[in-house]
Amino acid sequence: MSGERRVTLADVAAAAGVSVALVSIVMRDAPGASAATRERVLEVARRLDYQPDSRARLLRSGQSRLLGVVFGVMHPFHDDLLTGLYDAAEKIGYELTLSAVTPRRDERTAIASLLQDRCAALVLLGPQIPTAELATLAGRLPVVAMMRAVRQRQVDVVRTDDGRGLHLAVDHLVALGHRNIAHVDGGRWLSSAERRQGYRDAMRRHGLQAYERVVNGGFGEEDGARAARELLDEPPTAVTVFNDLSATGLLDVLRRHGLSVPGDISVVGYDDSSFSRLAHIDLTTVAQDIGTMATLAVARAVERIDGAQIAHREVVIPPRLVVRGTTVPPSDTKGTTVPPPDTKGTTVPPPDIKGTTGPPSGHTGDDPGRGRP
Amino acid sequence: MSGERRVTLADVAAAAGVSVALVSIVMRDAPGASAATRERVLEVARRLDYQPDSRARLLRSGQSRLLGVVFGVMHPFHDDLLTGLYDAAEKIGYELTLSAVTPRRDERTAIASLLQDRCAALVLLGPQIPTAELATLAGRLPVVAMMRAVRQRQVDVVRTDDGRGLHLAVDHLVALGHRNIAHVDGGRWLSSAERRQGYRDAMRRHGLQAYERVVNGGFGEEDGARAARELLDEPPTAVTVFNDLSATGLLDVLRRHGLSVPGDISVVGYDDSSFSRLAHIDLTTVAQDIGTMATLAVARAVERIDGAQIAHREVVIPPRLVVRGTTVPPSDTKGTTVPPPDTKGTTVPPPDIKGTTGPPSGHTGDDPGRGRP
DNA sequence: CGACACGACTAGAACGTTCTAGAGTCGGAT
DNA sequence: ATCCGACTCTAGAACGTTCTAGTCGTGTCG
Repeated sequence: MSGERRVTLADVAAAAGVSVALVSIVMRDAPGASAATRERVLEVARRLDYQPDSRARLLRSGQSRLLGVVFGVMHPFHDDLLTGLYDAAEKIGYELTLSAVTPRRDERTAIASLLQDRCAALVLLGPQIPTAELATLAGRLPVVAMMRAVRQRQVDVVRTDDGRGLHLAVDHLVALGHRNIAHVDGGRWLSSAERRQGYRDAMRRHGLQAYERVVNGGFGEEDGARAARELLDEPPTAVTVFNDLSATGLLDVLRRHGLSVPGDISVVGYDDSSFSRLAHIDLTTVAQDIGTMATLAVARAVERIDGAQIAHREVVIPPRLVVRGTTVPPSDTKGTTVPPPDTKGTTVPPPDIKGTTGPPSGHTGDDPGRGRP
Repeated sequence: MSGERRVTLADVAAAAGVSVALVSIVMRDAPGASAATRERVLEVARRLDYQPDSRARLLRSGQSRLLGVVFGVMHPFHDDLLTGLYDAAEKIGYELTLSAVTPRRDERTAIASLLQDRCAALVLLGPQIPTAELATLAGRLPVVAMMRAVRQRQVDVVRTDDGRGLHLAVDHLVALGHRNIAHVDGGRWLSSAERRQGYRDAMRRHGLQAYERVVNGGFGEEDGARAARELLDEPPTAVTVFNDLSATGLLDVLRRHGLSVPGDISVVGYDDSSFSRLAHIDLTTVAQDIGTMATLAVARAVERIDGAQIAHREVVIPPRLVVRGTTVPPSDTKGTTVPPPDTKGTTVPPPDIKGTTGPPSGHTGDDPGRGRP
């Protein structure tokens, strides 16, 4: 049935009565063939259903226009990220090869497989491997890490300004009239520290040090549930949570204990996970600008492949707030302050992209003037 | 920095003072080298940090132990499926190349890219392209379609017995004491017809024809919401829904209209989507046996690559019911019938796998667990 | 009329592997 | 002594492409 040998350039050449090289020229759309023969060769190729062999092609031409992408199957928004990466790669004529990290296939394996595919650069989505390993890897080929801050001048980084994300969340709540705002953190998870600090900074900027309250949390739903139980003795009027998953756990416990969300407590999540959009959950949350991140990551990888000398290795993208149904003014001040937007899904557009240049002494300062109307 | 040429077999050979062929032998772990030189070559290779070039390897050796997988970034459980596929492929020494379908990258593109990679077979997750196209594709190389019934003797199919899935759902509800059970269908979505028919059959089997009621639905949350509104005039005591996403929409509308779920209405979804596990949603649902499906798909692809003549092209896997919090006995019969299991996440184990034609190829169904949400 | 440039095409060498066929070497059986 | 088989290793040809360095006409300009 399907046992026939592949049709190659040679077959097409023979059928069209020309040389292999000429067919190659036509297939690549390279200069050096007349319009007439070009047409004829294409016709024959179509008839024989010729399919180029990318492996032979890459083997010969050395430079593979190929980006390796490592993604995790459980990551909240790897879907959208992949979509963006495909878009960006296609736009500049690059291909993508994917390698997944699964519960039983670790990052090292995923990376090794890509290395064997000889891709020109690696894009890692939220890599968990130690910095040192990233560094040696980056010594061999360009490496772009996404959604992870890594203090290592060898690797490029494209990530969200998580500190600022919590500024947005707190600003929003304060604008609604909240003052007693707690934060449920992410435990030892990657960007937990930065988000926690963002919360602290924002609270102080609003002169709300007195209300600062950080509760231990984590990545999962149970972590949020646990944090909620801890908050119940002395509930604040609003909470910012490390991520959406944890936030749903929190939501659930609060409601089961008779507290109304958002009536009694407003909740802000983080990530804009797909489920947070469900009418049933309808969570106000902080979204990462995935499209921009993808575009920048690909651009950066390609620059690096082309041997560009780039000064700033880290690009930090501002997040944006997605206001949904879990945030309203606190009940005791209801009506005395700016009402919440009544259109669901309103987003605060991100300001300009900024890159951190020079010494890796943390990220550039925030511009506190930018609040909500 | 990273501009140095790749280290090849020739480099290793030169450094070790042996021939290229011998190094190849050692790297492939093929017979024909003494233990001493083997050790020495490996040592040198390690020192030079040699990485085999899979492209050259595949180019030469013709048969690529490579399976192409097309998956959609929005599919409810492609994560778990990929996990399973990786497991299964690794177990028999095959590699996987992934190609994603995104909102702006259609299936044809994804498939074309895999064809260029010269994979030995294709595994398509829920393919949407017309049957005819699948057939021509299958003429060129082995094709396994998952989660889609396709009447075409050329392509292999591994899918869930969706009809039976609805039998399970209805049986469960009936066992709880429900009789007035409606179904919200999936509109023109792929397996909608089969699930609808499963519902009908099950109802008749229980002598409940009088209660049969199918409401138009669809794939999305809004579809479920719309269906819920339609049900409100004369609410049944239980509903089976085409999928989980639609079910959440339905849940939401029901509750907003003062109906309690599961108090007033029990709801069963389909897919065991990750969000259905959230405490907040806690949806009773029908789960596909993803681990088994993945294992079987890979096995089938490999058999086909090895040129086996296989009688039955279609393998249909029984689903299992995951009982969670949205199903309890109807309020008027509460206590008069078997109480629901109070342990959450209880699963009804699947019976044996059945093939539609011919004898089933004796297979060990191991369930490699599930990814965490 | 010769030189020269230019366009259309081709031969053959890469690329980094694997595979086939064979060349040494050594010990033991005839 | 000779032959044989087993073992270790090597030379060189594939694989399907791209790329370099041409060749061959043909027209154009001096």
